[in-house]
Amino acid sequence: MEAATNSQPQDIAVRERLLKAAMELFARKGYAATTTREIVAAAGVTKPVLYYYFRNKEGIFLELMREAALRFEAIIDQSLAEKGSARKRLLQLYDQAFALIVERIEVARVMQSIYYGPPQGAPFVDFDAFHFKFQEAVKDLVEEGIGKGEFRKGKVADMVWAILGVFDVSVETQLYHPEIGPGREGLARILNLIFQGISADGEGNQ
Amino acid sequence: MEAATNSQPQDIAVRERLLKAAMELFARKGYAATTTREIVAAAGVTKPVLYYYFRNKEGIFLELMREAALRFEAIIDQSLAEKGSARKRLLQLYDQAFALIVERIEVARVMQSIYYGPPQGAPFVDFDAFHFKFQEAVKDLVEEGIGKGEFRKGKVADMVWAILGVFDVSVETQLYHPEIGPGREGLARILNLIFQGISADGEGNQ
DNA sequence: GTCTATAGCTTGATAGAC
DNA sequence: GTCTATCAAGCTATAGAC
Repeated sequence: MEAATNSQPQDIAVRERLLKAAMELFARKGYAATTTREIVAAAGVTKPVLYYYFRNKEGIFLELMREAALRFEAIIDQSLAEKGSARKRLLQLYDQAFALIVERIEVARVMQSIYYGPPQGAPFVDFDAFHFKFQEAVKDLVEEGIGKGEFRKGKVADMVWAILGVFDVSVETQLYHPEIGPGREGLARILNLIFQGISADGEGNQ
Repeated sequence: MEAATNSQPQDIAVRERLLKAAMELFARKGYAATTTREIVAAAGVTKPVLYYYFRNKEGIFLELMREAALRFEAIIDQSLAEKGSARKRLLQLYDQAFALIVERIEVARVMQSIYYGPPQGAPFVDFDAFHFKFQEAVKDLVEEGIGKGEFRKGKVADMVWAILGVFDVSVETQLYHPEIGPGREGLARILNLIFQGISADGEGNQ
């Protein structure tokens, strides 16, 4: 790839190469263990280039988080604005959120790593806010489902936990053991299973 | 605490202090970010003392994992050997496993951190083995429940995922937001919810 | 058994030439 | 925009005195 004498495209390519290299390394080794030396080596540039395009190591990290975070929030907002049964909208929310995670699997790994792992000295990103926003969306949909008579009257919080558990286990398995996990179709099946229960008598009595 | 001239108890106390200090620091900052300097400072000794009682930083880490891992395996084995309905045994397995996690919350945080977080250069511990053992135990209990007619005939794997999700979300919330989580009693309620389903018609049809 | 002191290495970041 | 060369700071681990 020979660069033109003074074109922008080459600059953009370098910036993109840095972002991609950083994402792969952060995903595989974590933020703290990834050195700026490794990032520039993987991108095929030298050290000062990184500091030219980004303020520092934190800057390149924050740049990576931004887009994924915005798309995730858009999916939540959309599912709340949607029409249809609560059940259908829950299925759609889960399907689209899961699809985004699969599409951006490396960014998801980095986020999971920071959220559930050690601080790693990474710059603050309010993952709790996304977490709570997602949880609130599920809660709203469950309450609406109860209101419409789709779901039993019961402890809303418990229903929300059960439904969130499905997402958690599906995402974690997708991230760490995709070969054995339920995947996108399985996620829908399992969510339906939460709706219908697994007891033979349909009541779940002791 | 003045030491006797040549007694063993003082040595043991130093060893225990080092283990406790390491556990707290590993839990709060992660393995990689915890320096041997901090460990010895928190234990009130100097650096070479750590290398005297343990081979190195890895040695003190492995010593911490051992006891908790053994107790976790014992709980699984016990629940499989137990008599009673599959439902009752699943509830017991979850209750005891959750109780162990609450009791050893800091060790649990360290394990979660290593398993879901970055490698951190920590010595290898086969967390996948525990994970799979737990999963297999749940699967066995679900299959037995279906055989006994307690549970619907259906996709066993999906039922297992739904049940595992309850544990995942309960443990994660306990670890990171214990104030809002379901806790030990909530875990039992949510598991029962999985058994009975949340649909109003008890069938969960589209 | 426990200390002080330091060797030897890796890190994030930058100065200054081109 | 990109390079070479280098900095100060922080780390694990150990040598050697007591």
